[in-house]
Amino acid sequence: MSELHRATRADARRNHEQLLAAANQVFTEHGADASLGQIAKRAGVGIGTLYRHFPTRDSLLVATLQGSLLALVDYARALLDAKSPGEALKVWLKAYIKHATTYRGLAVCLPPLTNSASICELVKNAGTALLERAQAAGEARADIDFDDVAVMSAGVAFATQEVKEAARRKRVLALFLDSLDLR
Amino acid sequence: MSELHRATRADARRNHEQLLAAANQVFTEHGADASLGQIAKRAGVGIGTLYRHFPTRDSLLVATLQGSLLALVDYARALLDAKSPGEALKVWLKAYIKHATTYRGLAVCLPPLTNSASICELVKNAGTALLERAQAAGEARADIDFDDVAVMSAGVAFATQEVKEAARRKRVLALFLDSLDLR
DNA sequence: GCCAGAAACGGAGTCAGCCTCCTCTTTAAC
DNA sequence: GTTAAAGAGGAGGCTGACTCCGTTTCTGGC
Repeated sequence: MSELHRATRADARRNHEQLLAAANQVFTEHGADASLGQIAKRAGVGIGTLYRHFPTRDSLLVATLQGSLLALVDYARALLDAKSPGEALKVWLKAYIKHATTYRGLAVCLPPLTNSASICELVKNAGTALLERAQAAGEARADIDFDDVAVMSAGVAFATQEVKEAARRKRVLALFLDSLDLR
Repeated sequence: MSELHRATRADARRNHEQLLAAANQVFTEHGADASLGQIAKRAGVGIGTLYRHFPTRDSLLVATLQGSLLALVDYARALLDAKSPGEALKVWLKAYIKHATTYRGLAVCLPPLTNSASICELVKNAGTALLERAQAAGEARADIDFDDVAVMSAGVAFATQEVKEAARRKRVLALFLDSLDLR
């Protein structure tokens, strides 16, 4: 009597891939609130199949972002060796905020998602390490934790996304970074 | 031949009032994305009537917020006489951000609305006056304009609204205010 | 190779909300 | 009282979320 589960079926794996690819395309074209039916269609799959693989929109979103989130974690690890801890944090936060605008409207979905997806825990840990290193070096404001920074970053990503003028976006971002007393 | 338009009908005025009252209730209970059908029902009015009075959700939102927005403008005018321009700006911005959380989810709707509603022009002018006064007194960072502040405020309002811990909300708000170099 | 049944598929169906359109009713003006 | 303009209202069309279940497709065991 085998307690082992069967291996995942080949068609299931294929559909999973196709759904991810289609979701990435459609989210990119139409934003994070794109129609799930359209994603299923693009993947050449029934809507029921989409829901079996990804029970919620958020789970599909997280799955499509998985790769870039891991890249963000790696980036943070690499930056732990940078000369200036303050500068390292600054650079990474810019990437972090940019990531939150991968799809139009993504920033609005992220906050709830941050608490549920386990991958986000990794990102949080990575960011915390960078922040604490900067704080230890006296290159970042000491009276805040990474959750504070994450909340503000979400706000900046959200507020910034609709702003047309690049100069203003830059200034607002700078405003935020300055508030951390970096360097 | 009268070029004059007829006076607004009494039933129309009544329905307008009832819609505003109902909208305020329902938005308060269910957030800024509440069902418009429910608002019409609460007002004892057909859905078509709601749409004649308020062609878009945003127009209804602005209408329900009209009073508090005007109050915000008055508050700013009053604060122009305060001793400390920096402190005045700070106090007003807190009220401004708080206003953006009048209904759950309001912060998400506000940015597009800010550019279309004429009442928001008044608020912007009021805020600009406070900011420039603080800048002239050397009590606020000089390299930004009110739009920058407004964008950041929208971000703070958005990011802050889902945060449970009051202490963190307070810290994030302080982070933002500090970035303006007030006082 | 073939077969049994587990796993997965798919889309019809249900529901909710948005918004429009058109007929019927109410009202102000005379 | 009459009239015509203004307004009311809800049926209906549309889109998208999500479920449910009959049908199809794999795969491991033989």
